[in-house]
Amino acid sequence: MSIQEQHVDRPYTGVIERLKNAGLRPTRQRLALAKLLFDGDDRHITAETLHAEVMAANVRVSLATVYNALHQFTRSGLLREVVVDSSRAYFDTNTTGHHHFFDEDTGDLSDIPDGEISVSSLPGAPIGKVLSGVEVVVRVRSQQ
Amino acid sequence: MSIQEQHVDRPYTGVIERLKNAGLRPTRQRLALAKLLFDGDDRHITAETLHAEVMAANVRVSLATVYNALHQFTRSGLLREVVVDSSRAYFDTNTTGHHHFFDEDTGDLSDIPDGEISVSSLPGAPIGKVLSGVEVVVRVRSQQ
DNA sequence: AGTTAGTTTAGAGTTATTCTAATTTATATC
DNA sequence: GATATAAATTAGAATAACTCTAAACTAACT
Ligand SMILES: [Mn+2]
Ligand SMILES: [Mn+2]
Ligand SMILES: [Zn+2]
Ligand SMILES: [Zn+2]
Repeated sequence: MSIQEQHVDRPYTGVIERLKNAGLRPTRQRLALAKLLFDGDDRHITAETLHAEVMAANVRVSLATVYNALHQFTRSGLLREVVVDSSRAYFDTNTTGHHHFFDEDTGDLSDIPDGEISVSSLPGAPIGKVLSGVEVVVRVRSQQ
Repeated sequence: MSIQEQHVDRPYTGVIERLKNAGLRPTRQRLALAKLLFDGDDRHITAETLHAEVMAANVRVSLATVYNALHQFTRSGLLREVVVDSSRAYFDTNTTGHHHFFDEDTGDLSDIPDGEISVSSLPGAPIGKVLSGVEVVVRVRSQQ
């Protein structure tokens, strides 16, 4: 059975397992959200964009639930938050270490291809503190 | 005349010049804010912390004016915005390129000493876009 | 001193997000 | 399969960080 057939026959199995492993009940809402997030290429989303998508897919999910799910998914390591804008939160389905371009005009967040950037000689955390992440954001603007 | 005497005799002269050069009238409010910001070591502030400070210095300045000033100062290159938190804006009096530690527990922002970090092989901006800044944020947490 | 453009401000408005408490649902147990 | 219960969802209110508006004030020029 090919991967495609698997998707057609049991479209939710992968996502159900993923949620159960994270200790989250596979509810109708979480399944729809997880399918949009994890069934395909990695993506960068905000609560509003994900809410719009799930509504467009004809699944009624409240915005509160979208926020709840984003935080739960992040807490269980299925998502990672990327801070690039002081007025809204972005989430990334790629939780491995990588860095970002952020277009300040359009709000587009995109990955910097691996190898095209590297941070060298990381400093140790200040005394009494422990390292929790390193983020490089390359800010760009559309046009000149 | 020593630098200290200059400060005692004409405490605002430096800051007045700075504002005039930026095309901003040296009002009572902007002078008080600029003195707190630029008269001493470089610092990282938010609108709320700066407002609290200026009030503590017994200068009545509205929060709206603090926001206005922060943006005007940023636009004229006296300040730089540092994005580390998706719910509030931080400003830095050090406008030269340098990177930051951000304590996610306390909200403390501090500089990574120059030389302790370096970003190599910067990627070119995607086509149609122009580079506007590179920020490295090393996130830390208090304790374990 | 008079004029005016720039500045400040109170308070209302906005936006992203969180909270609350009532309803609904997934799952374990009978 | 029905029942119990903890977990999840939700509408709507609340919050927090700003931003806007339009009236009052002031710096700076004449
Ligand atoms: Mn994936
Ligand atoms: Mn300084
Ligand atoms: Zn990414
Ligand atoms: Zn700094």
